[in-house]
Amino acid sequence: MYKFNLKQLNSLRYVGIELCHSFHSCLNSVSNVPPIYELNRNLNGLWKSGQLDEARQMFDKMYERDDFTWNTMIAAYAHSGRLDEAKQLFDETPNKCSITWSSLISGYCRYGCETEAFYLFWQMQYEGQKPSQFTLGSLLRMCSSNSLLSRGEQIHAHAIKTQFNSNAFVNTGLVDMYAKCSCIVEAQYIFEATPDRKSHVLWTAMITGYSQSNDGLRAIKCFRDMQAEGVVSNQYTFPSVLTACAAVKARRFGAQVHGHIIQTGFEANMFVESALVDMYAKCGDLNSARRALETMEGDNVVSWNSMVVGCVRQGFEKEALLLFKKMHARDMGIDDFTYPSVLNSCASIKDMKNAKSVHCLIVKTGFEDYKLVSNALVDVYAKGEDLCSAFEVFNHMTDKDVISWTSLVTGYAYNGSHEIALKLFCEMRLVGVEPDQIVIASVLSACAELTVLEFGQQVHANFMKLGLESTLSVDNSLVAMYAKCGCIEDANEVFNLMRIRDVITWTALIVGYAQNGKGKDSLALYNEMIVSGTKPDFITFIGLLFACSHAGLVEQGREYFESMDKVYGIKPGPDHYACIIDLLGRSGKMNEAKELLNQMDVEPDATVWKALLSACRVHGNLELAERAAKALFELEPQNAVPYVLLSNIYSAAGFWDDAARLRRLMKSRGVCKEPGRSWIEMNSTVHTFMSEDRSHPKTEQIYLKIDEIMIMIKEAGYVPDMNFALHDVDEEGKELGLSYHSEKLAVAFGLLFVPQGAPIRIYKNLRVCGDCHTAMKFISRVFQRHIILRDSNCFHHFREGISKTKGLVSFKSGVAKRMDDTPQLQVKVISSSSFSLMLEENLEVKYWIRASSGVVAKEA
DNA sequence: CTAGGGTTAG
Repeated sequence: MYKFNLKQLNSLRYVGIELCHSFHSCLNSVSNVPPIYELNRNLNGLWKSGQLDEARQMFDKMYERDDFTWNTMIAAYAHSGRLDEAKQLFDETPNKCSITWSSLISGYCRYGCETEAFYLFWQMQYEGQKPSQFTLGSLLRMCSSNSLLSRGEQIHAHAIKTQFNSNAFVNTGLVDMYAKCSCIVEAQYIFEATPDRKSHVLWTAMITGYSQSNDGLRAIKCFRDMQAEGVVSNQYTFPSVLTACAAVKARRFGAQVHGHIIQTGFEANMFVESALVDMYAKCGDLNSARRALETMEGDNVVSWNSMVVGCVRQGFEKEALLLFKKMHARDMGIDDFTYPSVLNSCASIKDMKNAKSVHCLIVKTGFEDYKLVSNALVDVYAKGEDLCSAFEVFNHMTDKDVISWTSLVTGYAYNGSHEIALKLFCEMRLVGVEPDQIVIASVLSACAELTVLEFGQQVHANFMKLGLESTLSVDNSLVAMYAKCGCIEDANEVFNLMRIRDVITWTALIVGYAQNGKGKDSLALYNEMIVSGTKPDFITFIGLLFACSHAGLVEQGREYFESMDKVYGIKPGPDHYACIIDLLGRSGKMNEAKELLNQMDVEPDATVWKALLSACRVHGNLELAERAAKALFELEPQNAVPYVLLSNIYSAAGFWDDAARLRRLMKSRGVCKEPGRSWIEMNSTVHTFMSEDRSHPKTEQIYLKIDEIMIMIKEAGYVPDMNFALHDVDEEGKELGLSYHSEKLAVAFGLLFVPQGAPIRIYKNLRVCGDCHTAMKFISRVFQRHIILRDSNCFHHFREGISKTKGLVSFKSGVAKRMDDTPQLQVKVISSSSFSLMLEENLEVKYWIRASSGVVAKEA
């Protein structure tokens, strides 16, 4: 009698041919025992419904086993992660076919056992079995999820050799592997080289690849090509393309996709639902997001998480908290994504009370060791100015990643501890954590704030070496850093290379030009910005008005000031008033300045009064000067400047008694003038000088150089201005005292030790003295040097005997913060101390110096 | 009996 083999039997079943009873009896010697294919099916059903051990019992009881039986049992163990048992069974298998090998290999791949999987892959071929598309697919999946690029390339090579390289299934694996290993170009190449592109899985892998490599537009385009080629989407495709829509804020296209989802009936899928909520939320359409959330059947944590994030991003922190409370009440399995989002909303409104409650809940539910959660805790404590708690959470983390460090670094920077932020960055590098764009942007902002050019340059170099693609935030921070460090050309270069610019980019450079004495360039850039379609903001106008006041452009300044509210709806703040009052004061329009002061609809702050007082010094308006000084005595009781200025105004007007009275008042109130200090950074060491300072190891050489300088610049026409000398010494003493001002000692040091051709960069904690300013002009000409002097107000560039900067008003020495998450462009000009970190080429801290004291404080 | 693609984060 004819006997069917198993394969034939199965194909008969699959084409629907019912086997008659007589066939059964021929196939099985005992007539009431079910045929083996049925037993195999039962075996398969058992483990797939989770009854693995029952499956094994059945396997053991079977008196007859065929290849199917063995393979099914191996696959069952392999799939469930019981790899040892799978291997044991595999070894016992009498007849190993390709499927036997693939089943075991797929198990090792699924659980990331790279060595075992690849060993079996090799052994299989050694024993004469050819890997199939299944084998290659499994291996590629492992390479993809574990980012094993070179292993993946090996498989790719194997696929080419064995002519699998136009196999749609293998190519899907390759596209996914290359995409996940961030080789999007290779992924695209494989995709395009695939002849048969009817598989929706292949398309989905490509769309996801684009979407996850931050190329939302390409992902969307790919999705459209897929539609055009008539390939239908499914529950895997939609989330992917929706993520891309969210990333590029393509709400309209996203809504069209939504329509398509409803048409094809995939809206009930959890992943699709979540992606929809997320897409609407990220596009700022919270109403649609809410509607999508409400129409869902059952609770889906991911969708709720997306909704919480959406609310936070749109500035509805309170609603985010309410949503969280609802989630908690509904007991919907709050996870490690929920906590970061809700902590985020606490962070942005500094709601520390709720933050602490959430922290308690985290501890209670055992989520404190989740990295995302701890990172968010560090962030919320740092933003809430509780740096101790931030540091404590950070210290307890076992696995700190770049985000953990970033949270702490930005936290310290946010609270004004820029030096600590930089130090932490160095520590991060020391423990071997690679920076990313976000921490780089943050650190560069801190460099800008401290005007530590060398450090900033090293961070820039470090960033270039990392080979990361730049981002808008990084570029913006670079522009701001170079501009604030007086390297306006470098700032300009970064600016020119940028393909996308926003208001922060333009403003950084506008402010940069203004601070570096290029008022006209500042205004020209502003016009360019308007032409480019970018709207100015609060800070743009500070830069612009600062530029006008420095360039003496009264009319333009007035116009810009007027346009703020009228055209752009930006209400002027104290900083704007300070600039405009300075502008008016400088051109002698004291009455107008006074009028403006009285019209102000915000409370004048110290900056405004300082601008006014400075103007009074030039134009001698006693009444206004007294009013301004009095206000300053209250606002900044420890600041000596208003005392000195007012006293000088009295002297100039001949009111000697009043001048003396003020000096006495200052003394009796214990207000001291901050001593002038100048410093120069050279080879990562800071050389600090006080007036008539003799503590520097090279003192003798420096003083000899000063004598030489004085002789040479006097020959060139320099006349010492005794008004800037001390009063109680004779003429000769006065002149000598002038010669030994801290900035002159610094410039002498610079002339001696800074190589010819390199600019001499001097920093001063106070405003540069008038006589030194004149002397610098002569020195730059006589010694053919470019001197850049940064004082408490701005940068002075001396070249060929000309100073490019004349400044009177200082930016408010507070910090202007933007309300969004971009790096802050801060208008604070200086801190009175500077410092330097000694770095090796690979950015390791060697030692840490505080310039203000000149002491090496820490060795690492 | 073996295989591939998806959502939420600083």
